[in-house]
Amino acid sequence: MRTGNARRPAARSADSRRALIDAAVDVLRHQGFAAATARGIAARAGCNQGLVFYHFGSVAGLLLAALDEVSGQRRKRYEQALAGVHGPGQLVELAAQIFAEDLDTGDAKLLVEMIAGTASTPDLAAEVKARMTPWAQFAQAALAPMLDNSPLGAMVGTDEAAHAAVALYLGLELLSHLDGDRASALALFDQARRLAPLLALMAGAAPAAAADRSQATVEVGS
Amino acid sequence: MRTGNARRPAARSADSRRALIDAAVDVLRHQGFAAATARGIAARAGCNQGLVFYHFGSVAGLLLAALDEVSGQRRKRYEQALAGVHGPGQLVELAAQIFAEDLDTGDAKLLVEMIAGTASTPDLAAEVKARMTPWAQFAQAALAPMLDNSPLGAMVGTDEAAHAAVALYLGLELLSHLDGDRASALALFDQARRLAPLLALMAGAAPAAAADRSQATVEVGS
DNA sequence: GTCTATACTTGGATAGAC
DNA sequence: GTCTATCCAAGTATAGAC
Repeated sequence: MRTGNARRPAARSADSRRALIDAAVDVLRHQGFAAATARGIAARAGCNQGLVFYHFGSVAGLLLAALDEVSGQRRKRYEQALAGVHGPGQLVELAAQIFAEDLDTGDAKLLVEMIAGTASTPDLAAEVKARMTPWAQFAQAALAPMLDNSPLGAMVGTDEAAHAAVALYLGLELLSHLDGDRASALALFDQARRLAPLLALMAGAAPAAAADRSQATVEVGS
Repeated sequence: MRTGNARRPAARSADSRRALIDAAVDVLRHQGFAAATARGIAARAGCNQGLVFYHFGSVAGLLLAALDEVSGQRRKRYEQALAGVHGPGQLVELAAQIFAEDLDTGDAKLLVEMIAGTASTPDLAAEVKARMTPWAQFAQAALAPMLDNSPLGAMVGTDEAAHAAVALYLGLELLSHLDGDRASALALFDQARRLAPLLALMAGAAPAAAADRSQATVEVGS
């Protein structure tokens, strides 16, 4: 019935293109790259399989669109959150929160699956690689204030630290999903919380050192 | 020809079971999990596709056999190498060497692909997970001497440090293959080399501290 | 133990009606 | 823009000859 008009613009699937992207995100998160097929995704989107090729040209095209979708959302949120961070303590806090979120949503897993998938679909490699550089830049932006003009920064380069941070993040995601175990990774962030005051010291009397004092439970003496 | 006998035991393919395992290792390393099919692997092994099911029951069974193959080899070599390690400096040196080797052979990539593949083949999850615990134990054994009875160990737990080490290793592998770039990861190990003397200090006058002195280029003063 | 042959399923991709 | 129908390639798995 509705308006009596036979045409139902956006009746069941408002926008099949969007539905396909959402479904692809879902499948990559929960079934992984190897299960991300045109038929499977279309079925989850509630639309026809041919639309994958109409809208995206290929399955790979759809998968990249799905990656863009979640990467864009995340990066925006991350950068906003980073703006309010001062000092290692708050940075660790932010990292722990973000990691827990990504574990729940599976967004980081999607990225891991896409990276792993490039091995079997070489066309994807360049595209996925290009989509990684913003994350490296984000990690650099997050770590640079802690390292610049500090004795710590004299020992570890920002590039290297950022690269390690991204790698650690992906590796933790990989292990957490395999174990079905958030605890191991979260315990690591707890460790980092306890280390943050020490890092703040090594960062050379950072302005926000006082703010971290509430967590300063480190005893150097043994 | 030969002996005149018509039967040629082990004429072309000495042992097809072995050939299949080797081929599976190869495919996982270079084409990834999604491309690891019975037909593809058998073709590379130079034998028939049906033998996959005869010998291993399923593709997953063959893949696990391949994982066992490389994991067993690696763990043996790692443990031998670890026996000769004293102090953080030598440990970093060993880690760098091992990582470079795994990057060349692709053995760590095989592990990453299998972990990522569990998402699309749930049967694999438990099996792959079981095959990860030896690595966590190895990392613990490697790190424990550096942490026990030291101020450093008072701050970071062995379990957490080992978990982080394994995760970092897998993540670096993931990024290195994506970028086709060994340099970023190797630069990280160079950083670790420069930090090793500092860690040796924090580990509380380790016996091998003197051996690390040749690399002690750290300047704490800025 | 190895091969051929085959049954059956699933996946990528396109053509054409609506 | 969406669907049906279809083609063809590739996948798992099994049966049976040798």
